Amino acid sequence: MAEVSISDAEWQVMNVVWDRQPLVSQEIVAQLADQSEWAAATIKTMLHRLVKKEVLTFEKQGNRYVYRSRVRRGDCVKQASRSFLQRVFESDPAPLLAHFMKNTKLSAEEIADLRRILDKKEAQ
Amino acid sequence: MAEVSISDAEWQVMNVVWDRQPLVSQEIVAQLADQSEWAAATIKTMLHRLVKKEVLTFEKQGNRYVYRSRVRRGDCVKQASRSFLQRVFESDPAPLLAHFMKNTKLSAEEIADLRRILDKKEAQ
DNA sequence: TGTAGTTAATTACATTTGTAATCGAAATTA
DNA sequence: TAATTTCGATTACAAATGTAATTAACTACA
Repeated sequence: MAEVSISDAEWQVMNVVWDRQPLVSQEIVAQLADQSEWAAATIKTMLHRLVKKEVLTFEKQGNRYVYRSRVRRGDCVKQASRSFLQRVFESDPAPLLAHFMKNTKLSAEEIADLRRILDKKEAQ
Repeated sequence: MAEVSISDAEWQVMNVVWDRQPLVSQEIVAQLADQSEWAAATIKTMLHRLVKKEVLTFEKQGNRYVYRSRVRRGDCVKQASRSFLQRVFESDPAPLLAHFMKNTKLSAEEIADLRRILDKKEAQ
């Protein structure tokens, strides 16, 4: 839980890792190929930095590394969300929620789910 | 609308400006005094950079500057929100909404308002 | 076993960011 | 008018970030 700071570009890498870990770097590179224009070397650098930051670990498997996250996605999401709420919405969650409700597409089921969350929330 | 990039620290300054502009730098410094430990010089630097980025303008008033934003808060909020949604929630808004609903405090009225927004959204 | 390819490690380098200190000009005060 | 205070402008500087290239080590094929 030590305050990790994951940069913008690093988030893209981490999302791939969290989605399908464990992964070797070529797989990570492959996954990112369509989302970005990064050279493989660039992605390697980020993997390195993420290891240094103790966000990732690796195991050697022959001459290649198999990467795994050391921090839970949920924890990082929570931290980034708190910081975003503070920065952009001055810690006031209701306008944030209103903003995203108004400015994004939601399916009928998603809306229903969200309503249920609100119900539950209110019940307390 | 030229893609502005406002850093973390700069957002704190901009929030003060948006909340009460026009303001002279001492007022901005004063407002930030309780929220931060920044030296006045630090805040001046940020004002400078924000002017350079064309996020702020100023008018001379004697030997002091009166600052005003050149970009709408709403536009910046929208941009930052989109980028946050992409980065942390991989562009999937429903989990973002669920996350903030579950992890923040909301008053009964706020919950009611949000429900109304959902109703309206569904109606379309 | 020498050589080519692949992988990770190291080095590079400009830009942005956080965080000021200092300098010079203007204004205020003594 | 001289000294002091107050502003903004300029300069500083390390760390983080984006974006690689280069090198060294290892592996696999010839």
